[in-house]
This record gives sequence, C-alpha cells and structure tokens, in this order.
Amino acid sequence: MHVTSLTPHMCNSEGSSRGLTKGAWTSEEDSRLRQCIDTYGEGKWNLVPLRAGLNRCRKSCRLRWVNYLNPNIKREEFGSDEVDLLLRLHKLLGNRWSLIAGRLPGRTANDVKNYWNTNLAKKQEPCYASKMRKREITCSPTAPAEKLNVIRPQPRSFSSNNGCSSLNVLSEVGFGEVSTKYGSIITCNKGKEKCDNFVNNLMDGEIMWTKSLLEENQEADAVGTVGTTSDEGDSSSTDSMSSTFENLGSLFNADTREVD
DNA sequence: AAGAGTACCAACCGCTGCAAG
DNA sequence: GCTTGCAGCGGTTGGTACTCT
Repeated sequence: MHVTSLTPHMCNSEGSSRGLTKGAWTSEEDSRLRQCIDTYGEGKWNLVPLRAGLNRCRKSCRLRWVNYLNPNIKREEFGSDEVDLLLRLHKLLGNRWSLIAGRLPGRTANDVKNYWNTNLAKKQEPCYASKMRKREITCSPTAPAEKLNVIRPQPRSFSSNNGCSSLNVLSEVGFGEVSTKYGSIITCNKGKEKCDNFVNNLMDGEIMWTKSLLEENQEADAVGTVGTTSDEGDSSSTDSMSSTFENLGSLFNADTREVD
C-alpha cells in the first residue's frame, strides 16, 4: 500500500504508525474513548480516533473497547460451566476464538484465547502449551485447524442465552440437526456448497454427517463419514456409524437432543 | 529481603475477507 | 475483474504481578 499521508486510523499493517501513541492506555484516553462510543456508538472505527481526539490507530481503539472498556465484559473468573463449554467449542471449532467467545456471554475472544493458553492448553496439549509459553519448539504441536472459509464470526450477543451450545453455533452458520435412530446429528440446511466447505475444513478426526449425504443416499439412515486426512470412515459400516455417533455424542454431550 | 522464574493478560502485528467504487 | 480501504481475526509480544528459592 502506498501511503502518502498519515492519519490517526492507520496502523502498521495499513500504512504507518509513526507518531501514534502505543502501549498502555491512560484513564484519560479510556474516558475519551468511552465518551466517543457513548455518543456515536460502535463501528466506524476509522473515525473514532478523530472523534475521540485520540492519537491512536483505529485498531487500538477498537481493541481497547472490545477487550476492555465494553461494559458488557465479564470480569469474574471463568465458571465451570463456561470452561466446559469452552472445551467443547474448542474441540469443535479449534482456535476460532471469536466464534467461541460469541457463545460465552460477556467473554471476549482475547479473554477466551488467554484463558485457553494459560489454563487449558496445557491440559489439552502439553507440547503446544509449552511452546506457547516458552516460544520453544521442543516437540511437534498439533497442527492448527485449517481456517473455515464458510463460517464468518457472528456479532457478539450478550443476551442471557441459555442456548449456548455447539449446535446453536452450527445452526447460526447454516447447519442444523436431524435425528435418526442413532440420535441427533448435524446437517447442512443452507446448501451443499456451504456444507462441503465446512466438511472440507474440518479438523483431523472430526466427523460430519451431512444432509446432502443423506439426500444423496436417498435414505434417512444412509449416512457417511467424512474424514479429512484419514479415510477411516466407512459409510457402509454400522459399527462405524455407531462409533461416529458416539464421537458426536461425546462432542456435544448435553447439547445433543432428540428431535421429534 | 532480593533476585529469578513463571503466569497472566493487555496490546500489537500481520494477515484475510468483504464491500464499494 | 481489479483495486482500495475497512473491519476483524488469530498469533505473538512485552510489561507486570505473583511465586519460589
């Protein structure tokens, strides 16, 4: 990008940060930003530095609001229910912190990411946690999941959502559930392309039962496994189907329910 | 009490996706 | 279809608080 002039909304990646304040925010800056958001609302972050009279880039302003000043942010420690949900969502979504945070009312992506890296990563993947902490590669960490092209982050919702569930996440992006004799399963209800993209971007070992596969097989119980790197799935095997649903069941646990 | 090591978390950086022109 | 600018994401860094010796 060719930059000919400097404006407060420009950050390093967009141009230059020369002359812009960096580092910790002062209470004065906080109050200015808060007042600006109160007056103009969220959004138009490129205008915020000018409106608030801050010598900060728009990214810094947005981050400060989103991660710290927003009054909806929870300050207390993660509860056991939140941790449980976080674990299951991470298993499902990988490091899509904003998506995960969207299902944890009052938590920001940064909160979730920090909590994961400091409290949970070590329990899940000791090698990865060690690497994160020490910046040392002493063993091969689990490869991060491929980015999901289909799923776009949902706007934060701070409603007291009792339906915080993995299935709700899926339904928001076009996936739903159907039930079979094996239990509830995830389906795609917004077109085969989305479904295929989702499936193609699943993490290793994750298994997806798609409505399209159901339709292709022309029978309610004809389902297929979709492996990403290992073709361990056997769509014709009842044992495989059962184990698959066991996997899904453990993945969703309480979220999985029968649909009449 | 003091220094070293560790944990936490706010903030920064680089990148990507999307929309508008 | 291409370019440009904005919004927002995940990874990473660095300062500080805390704990241990």
